[in-house]
Amino acid sequence: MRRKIKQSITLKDIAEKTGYSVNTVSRALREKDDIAEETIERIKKVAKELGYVNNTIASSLRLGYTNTLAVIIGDISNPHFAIMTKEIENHARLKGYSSILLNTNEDKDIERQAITMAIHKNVDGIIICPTQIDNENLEYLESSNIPFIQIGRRTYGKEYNYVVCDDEKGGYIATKHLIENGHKRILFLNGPEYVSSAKERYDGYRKAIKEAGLPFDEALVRDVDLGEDSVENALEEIFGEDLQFTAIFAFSDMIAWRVWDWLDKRGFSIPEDYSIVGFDFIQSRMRIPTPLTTISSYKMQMSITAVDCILKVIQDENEDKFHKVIGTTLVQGRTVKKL
Amino acid sequence: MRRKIKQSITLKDIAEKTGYSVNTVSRALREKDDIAEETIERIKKVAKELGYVNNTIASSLRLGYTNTLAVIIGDISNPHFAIMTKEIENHARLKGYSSILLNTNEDKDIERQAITMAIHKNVDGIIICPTQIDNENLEYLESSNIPFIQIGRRTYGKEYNYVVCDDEKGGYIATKHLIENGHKRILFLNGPEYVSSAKERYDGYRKAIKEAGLPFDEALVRDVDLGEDSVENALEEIFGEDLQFTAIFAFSDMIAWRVWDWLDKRGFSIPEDYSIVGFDFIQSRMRIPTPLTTISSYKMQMSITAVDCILKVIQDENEDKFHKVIGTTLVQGRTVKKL
DNA sequence: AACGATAACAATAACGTTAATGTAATAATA
DNA sequence: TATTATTACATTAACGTTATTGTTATCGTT
Repeated sequence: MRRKIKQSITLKDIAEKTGYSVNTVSRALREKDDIAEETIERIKKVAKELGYVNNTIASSLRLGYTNTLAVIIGDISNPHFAIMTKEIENHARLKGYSSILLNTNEDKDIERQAITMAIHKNVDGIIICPTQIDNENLEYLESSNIPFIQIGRRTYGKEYNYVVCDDEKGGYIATKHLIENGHKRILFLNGPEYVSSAKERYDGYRKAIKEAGLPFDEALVRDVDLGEDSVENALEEIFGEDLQFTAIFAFSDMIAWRVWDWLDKRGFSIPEDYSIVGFDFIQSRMRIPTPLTTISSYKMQMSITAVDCILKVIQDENEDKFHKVIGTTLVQGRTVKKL
Repeated sequence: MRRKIKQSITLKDIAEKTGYSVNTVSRALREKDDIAEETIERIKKVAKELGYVNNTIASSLRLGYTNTLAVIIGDISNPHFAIMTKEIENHARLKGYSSILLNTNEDKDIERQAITMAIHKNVDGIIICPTQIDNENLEYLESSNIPFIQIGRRTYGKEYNYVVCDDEKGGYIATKHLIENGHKRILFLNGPEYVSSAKERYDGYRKAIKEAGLPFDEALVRDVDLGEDSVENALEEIFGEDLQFTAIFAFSDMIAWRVWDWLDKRGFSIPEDYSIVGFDFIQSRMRIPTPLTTISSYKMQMSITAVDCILKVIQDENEDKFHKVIGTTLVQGRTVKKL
């Protein structure tokens, strides 16, 4: 037996108690203007006494919207997503929206399920950090006609709405910072190429290398899967190859930490033996000792922008495209050594 | 103008297309048994062709439940909560429930708002880590008749359902570990006393001190607010007092890291100058170098248990009380030095 | 006094679904 | 053959809300 919600107090109850019609009660509680002041007060008083709460399910059915957003991300246990999700939830709540959280584990099928769930739940809008194996899921989402905006990653081809950080610049300044510290051979442990942020950071990396007049060595660029522990495998492989490098630029802080941890376990010191630069600045909310040098994406600004944009699309039937790029900046930690 | 959800395809559309009644379509899609096999297949085929998705809003209104849980926690950007939330969302989704996320920022008023929102949204159940300044909000929640379970913290007095970790044991083994390493004066940076986990860990701390025959010094026990940066203030105060101690036991890893960071900035080394033990094992999902010695609460198990319990209450009208205590264990990092 | 305008409310229908009944045709039973 | 049971549907009502339309009574205007 499934327990039904005990529907506490309805408009009908208030109507019966006050002698007004259900409609009048409804309008009174929402302070519509063809209801007498006196009546409004009387009805509100009774509503309060009875402890009436509006049933948003019924309301949503009638009105056609739910005041709910879905937040579809890779993994909430990754601080990068956690911080953004927090800001999204906070900002959305202040605007009267609640947030349904859906993790994809960076898996395309789970992402599909998540989108389906969001559609089923009739959310008014979706903020999604797509897994981006391809555009199939976003096309499916588009076909549902629910407004959505990408955060942190973007598709090319079809230019769906997005809010991203300036990944290319991030890749560029990270690499440049290492170069300025005398590093000439920089291992780039990048995310998978089909993720836009990985592609863009790669562009930035190459740009900095080229600008400095350094030779570009493709062997120094490696992809690691997100959401798997392929970092360690990649490192095993790399260190088996006797590849020369003095610094490592990692796609994310999560990866950078794993690299650091792995090197640490092999007896290497950071930054004495290798310099490391990460990306995301996930320690912004965690006062971690021995901080990582990293690229900060302004997660709060990205999140707020994403919420504002999606609400604009929802509320204004605004057909504009939102393509926002938020800046990135270098945050110096202690993991880069001057050569 | 607010954009209405474009209600795509309804049962009515399928009914018109197939010539059956809306009810028959509804029953066919749910494979009820007084519908002919043939009819079921025909209707399903058309439903698929038209891209029908069940409108859970209408369904919820009729059925009286929403297949939705609310997760009310302090701060999703704290990895401790993030990990639990992820497991909750994952497990709930597998059981057909989606999760609404609500942060309280450890603030009683925001928590009240969050509860109100959950009630408004007609969630079927609530998993909450209460701020616990007092029981007011939980009493309010109780009055709504929505099933709920506490996670990580618990009230005394009224024994509402809860899933917690064994905080007393955690406090005990943390302290004991330090004592076994030769520490005799251990600063305990605890959470606020009104939080059950803080109280219990304190009990454990005292028990270990007493058992070891060490003198108990109340001056070594300090409270810090959660969600504020009172850690640094507390440290300023403590170090102004010339209090003697060789180790610090922190209420949480987040606090422990801040302590570590603070000490680091003053030129102290860990564990050479001070040993530190934290609580929560938030690095379980993050391969952070120089790991903290900490107490692991089994977050995954707690989360799954919480979901299972709340679903039992929801689905079985089970009137049993759920009072679950999940074990804790020591995780050795590198922040404790043998004296 | 006759008329329209306005104020304040009521009645109705609708959102899309599903449970509870109702019904017609066929099959099974006495 | 008359009666009952069964099959496969259709009809109706309901969940609680809200927009639309209706209905009075009162008021002001000419």
